[in-house]
Amino acid sequence: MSELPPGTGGHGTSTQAVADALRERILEGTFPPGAVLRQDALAQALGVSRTPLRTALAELARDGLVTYEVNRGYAVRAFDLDDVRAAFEVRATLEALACRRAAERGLPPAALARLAACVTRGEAILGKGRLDPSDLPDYRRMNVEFHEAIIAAGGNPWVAEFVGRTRNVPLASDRVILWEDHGIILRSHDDHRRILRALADRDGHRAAGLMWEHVTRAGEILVAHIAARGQDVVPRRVGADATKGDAA
Amino acid sequence: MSELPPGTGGHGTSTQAVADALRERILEGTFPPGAVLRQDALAQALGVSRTPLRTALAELARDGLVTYEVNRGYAVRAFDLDDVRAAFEVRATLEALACRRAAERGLPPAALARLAACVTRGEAILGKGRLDPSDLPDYRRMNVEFHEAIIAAGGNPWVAEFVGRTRNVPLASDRVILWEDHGIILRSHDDHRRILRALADRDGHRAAGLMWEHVTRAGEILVAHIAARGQDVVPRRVGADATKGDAA
DNA sequence: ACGATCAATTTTGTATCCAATGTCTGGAAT
DNA sequence: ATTCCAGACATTGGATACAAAATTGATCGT
Repeated sequence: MSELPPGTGGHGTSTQAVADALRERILEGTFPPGAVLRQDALAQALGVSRTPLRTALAELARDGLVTYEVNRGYAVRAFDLDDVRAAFEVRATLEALACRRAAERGLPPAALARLAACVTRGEAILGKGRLDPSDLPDYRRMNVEFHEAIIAAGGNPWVAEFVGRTRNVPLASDRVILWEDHGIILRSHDDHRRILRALADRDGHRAAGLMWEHVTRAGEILVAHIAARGQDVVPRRVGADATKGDAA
Repeated sequence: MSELPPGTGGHGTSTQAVADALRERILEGTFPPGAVLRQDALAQALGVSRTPLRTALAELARDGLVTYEVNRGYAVRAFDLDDVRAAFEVRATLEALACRRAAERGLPPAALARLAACVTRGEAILGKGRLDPSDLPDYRRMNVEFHEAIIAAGGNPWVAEFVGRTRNVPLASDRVILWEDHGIILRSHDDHRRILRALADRDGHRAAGLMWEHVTRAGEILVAHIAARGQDVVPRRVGADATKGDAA
């Protein structure tokens, strides 16, 4: 079916393009959980040979998006609500850690300015009193940037990598809309504001606590949302923006 | 140079065997940090084709043990002391989390018995008043089992995986000997004893605190050890046991 | 009729081969 | 003498072809 877009990824190597395309499709839900990935068929569908496909599959297997059994091939991994809960637990813990460390070392002015800009951007979007659907991609970008900037400021590369991995869980992906209730999103944005202040004050304890609560609550809401819709619901894709792959 | 042992890995597929062999050699220090890994030469040395080697290299790259640049190949990643410090920081945080959760849910009797057995084994080894070098592999196995059992009891698969990853950092690997001072090891074992008690008492706060301190201190000692010997020191390999790969 | 065994087909894993890209060396021009 | 460019070499990335393993189906036996 769907061919591989011509200049996909732009990473130069087609292995990366294939990996990105597959990641996309899995996160998007095109490949349902448990689906076996036939190498020959997939390679033909993507317009490449089996060699890069195989490498890409190995990469996704390491990412935990697909499972692998020798001589039995690859299959899309199925995630359940417990996996999502666990992912958010780890994420809350690690982001809180990053927050604490960032606050303790003190953020460079440039980083503070970046965070402040994020908050301002969010204010502009939310100021309308309602979150316009067309603003949603922008808001999500801002949100991701805010979190990534803090993680980067935390200075622990492992945190960045592991948090990035938890974002690759299909159901827990950032691309899921859960911001329908304006009250929730307002509170979330207020969290950002307070986190920024705690960081500026170099109050590690407070910053960590706020971030932990912030992420934990987001997870709770997401889990409730998924549970309400039924287990087999697949997240809808929203924007056309690609995830930034490796967190800086 | 060194051929691939005949039935290596036993995983059936030679890709896994190659991956394990390379991982081993990198952690062992045979391939110094920064060394470029020529595919053709390596494949010939290991007695396999370039195809499985490339797959294995891709896997190691996702593991973070080697770096990769398109059209420029793979190279052994260089870790510095900051990486080790960061790894232990994450590990302490995550293992503390696992400890808290394990204590809160309450461990099944079987798990408690396993942990108690570990403590008893340690007592037997340490009872001699000195750590016999011949007992060291046993002690290390016990230590690994103790930590892994708790992580498993924590019930968060992500924690298990991420902690396992931090163990793949060459300098921070478990295989490094740092238990030369008997006082240190005695204290470490006492930590185990107290952690077990806190778990049995379902005191999550205490268990987490103990574990955090336990791991953090181990990291400090290791870092000091490495720093004292100079940056370019490569960890010596100790036993002949393979790391258990994926943590349960 | 049900089960087991065997064979054929499908699918994965590996090796070899070709193309594309990066690097290095040598020379020429400034 | 130094720097820049060009061509050859080496190394990586991808594709095709081949072998081994597994799953499926059918057939034979009980």
